[in-house]
Amino acid sequence: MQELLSPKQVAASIGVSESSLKRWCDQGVITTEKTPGGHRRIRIREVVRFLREQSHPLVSPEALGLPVGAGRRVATLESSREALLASLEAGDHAATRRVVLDHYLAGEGVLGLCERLLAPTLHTIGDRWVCGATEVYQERRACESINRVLFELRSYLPAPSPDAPAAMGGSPTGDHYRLATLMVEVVLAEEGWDATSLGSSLPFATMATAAVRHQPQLFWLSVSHVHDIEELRGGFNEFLETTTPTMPVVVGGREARAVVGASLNPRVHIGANLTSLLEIARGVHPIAKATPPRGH
Amino acid sequence: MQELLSPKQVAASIGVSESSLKRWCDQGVITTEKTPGGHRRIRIREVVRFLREQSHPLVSPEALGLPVGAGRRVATLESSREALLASLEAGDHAATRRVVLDHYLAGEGVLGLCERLLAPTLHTIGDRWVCGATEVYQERRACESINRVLFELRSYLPAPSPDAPAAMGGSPTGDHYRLATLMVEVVLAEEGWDATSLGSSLPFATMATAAVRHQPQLFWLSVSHVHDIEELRGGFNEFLETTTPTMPVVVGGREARAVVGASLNPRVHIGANLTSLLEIARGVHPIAKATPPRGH
DNA sequence: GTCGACTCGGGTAATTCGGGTC
DNA sequence: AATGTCCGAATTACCCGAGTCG
Repeated sequence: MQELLSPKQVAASIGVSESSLKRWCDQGVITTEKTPGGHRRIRIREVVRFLREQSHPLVSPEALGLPVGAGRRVATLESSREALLASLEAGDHAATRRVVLDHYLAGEGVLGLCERLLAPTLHTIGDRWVCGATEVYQERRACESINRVLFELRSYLPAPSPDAPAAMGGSPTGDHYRLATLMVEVVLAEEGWDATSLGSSLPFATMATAAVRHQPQLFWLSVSHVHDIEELRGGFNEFLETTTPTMPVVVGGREARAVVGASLNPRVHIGANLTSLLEIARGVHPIAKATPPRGH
Repeated sequence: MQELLSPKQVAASIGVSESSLKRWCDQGVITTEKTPGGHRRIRIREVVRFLREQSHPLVSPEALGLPVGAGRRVATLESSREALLASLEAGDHAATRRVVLDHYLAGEGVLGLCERLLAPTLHTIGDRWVCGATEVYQERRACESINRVLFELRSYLPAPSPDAPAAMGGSPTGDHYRLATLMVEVVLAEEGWDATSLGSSLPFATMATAAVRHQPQLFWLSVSHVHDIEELRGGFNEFLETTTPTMPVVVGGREARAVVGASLNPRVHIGANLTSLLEIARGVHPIAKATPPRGH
């Protein structure tokens, strides 16, 4: 485990000389820590950020604990779906991680990754499961793998600023699909929110309690699977009644419309996908993007 | 908790060599006490102050009650349970991570962490949930947090060697408790196995398919919650019949005995806890410890 | 008092620093 | 303007026999 890297390691991994790296550090392109003796120490997160911003190739990723081969030039997200599907069904987490991180290092955002790569592929696996081409265990294992990658991606995001608006959400009782709400969390975190997923299969009552206690500026609800639509609607309405009337609620997922119905309640929004959810979030509370440290 | 730390503990917890730490102490960058025999003893406050000045990762500024480090003896894992419970219930992931990682960096293994810190604390949360002191969302959020930490811990483990024996497992239909099977996975991985958790709420039929396809040298089954005991036993017996007769199966979790019953099948073992599971795994396939991963 | 684990101090090899030059 | 290479001084990491801790 190595949180801090030496200039030599970083230089080797991105394929430049130590001098260049040191210059970049001194110019502020890469922020560094210093030991008491004045030696530079670089966080992996900083290296990842630099690679993404500069679209710099990564020649020796293993030095950073990144998957071998990561950082190559890659084609479109859509063209990687096939490879991702294969690695997920084979249970090859290393390959899965490589596919995803390739695109991330190439500058793709978490939003794009989720919406155009991860979600469609998971959807395909779901379809193949229904028609018998994929085993249940493969589907579950794929979800574990994606879960792991999403955690890793989040670890590269900067910590939310102290004045970041808070968002919270989860999926209701009977809906055990954790990835949807996790994707929402990470996408909002990328946008600068202090987002917390409460998990899946949550009774509305406890979500309401959480919302009342923490008073988030946004609450999301992810509904992928419905057991009893009447119960769900009832619970949702009670949730709306027991929480702060000014708190906006975004409902997303495959069954979002079924839950919301024809409700005209202005605080309830439908987030058909992550992009529209993000637009709603921006409308609720725009976050000024911190200007990159250097005007370039 | 101990107020005075040894150089070794401090060096490990901040990721520098003991030599550097000692040099910094002698230079006055870090003030120390001395034992009558001349050994250095460092106050927690000093460590925290130093880390804050250096913007060093892995420890946060807030000092009070910081369960940093571990005595090398006695029940320090046990004494951290309270702090962990508090951070989990508050949803403070940073604090949760710190508690766990401090022990890990002080040399505690994943096994000890799971068995003596994580599992007992989660159990406490479960109890408090039953008696109404804890909300469902707090329990779920705590699980998410622990899940995240376990993924992080696993990422620090060396990759399994190519000839590592494979292990596989999961929890059966209706049991949505993912952490138990995840803990098994990470503990086995720490021991050198190529362990893969298939996830939770898996039909026995698909677990059998996975076992037949991948032919692991060990299969584990984690049973924390039972819906229909007859169905479970039936499924388990069918699982035994359809998989390789030589493949050992370890059943663990709160309801392990209920599933196995009075079975005398020699390939079925009861893993009352992670420690006994590990002993069984060692009996099945002892792994020669490779040279310990050099911390560089 | 025994004993294993830890620490001391000092020596040595490997890195890194900053700067100058190509 | 930017990068790569070279250099002496300083810093850090690793090693080991003797002494200390609990």
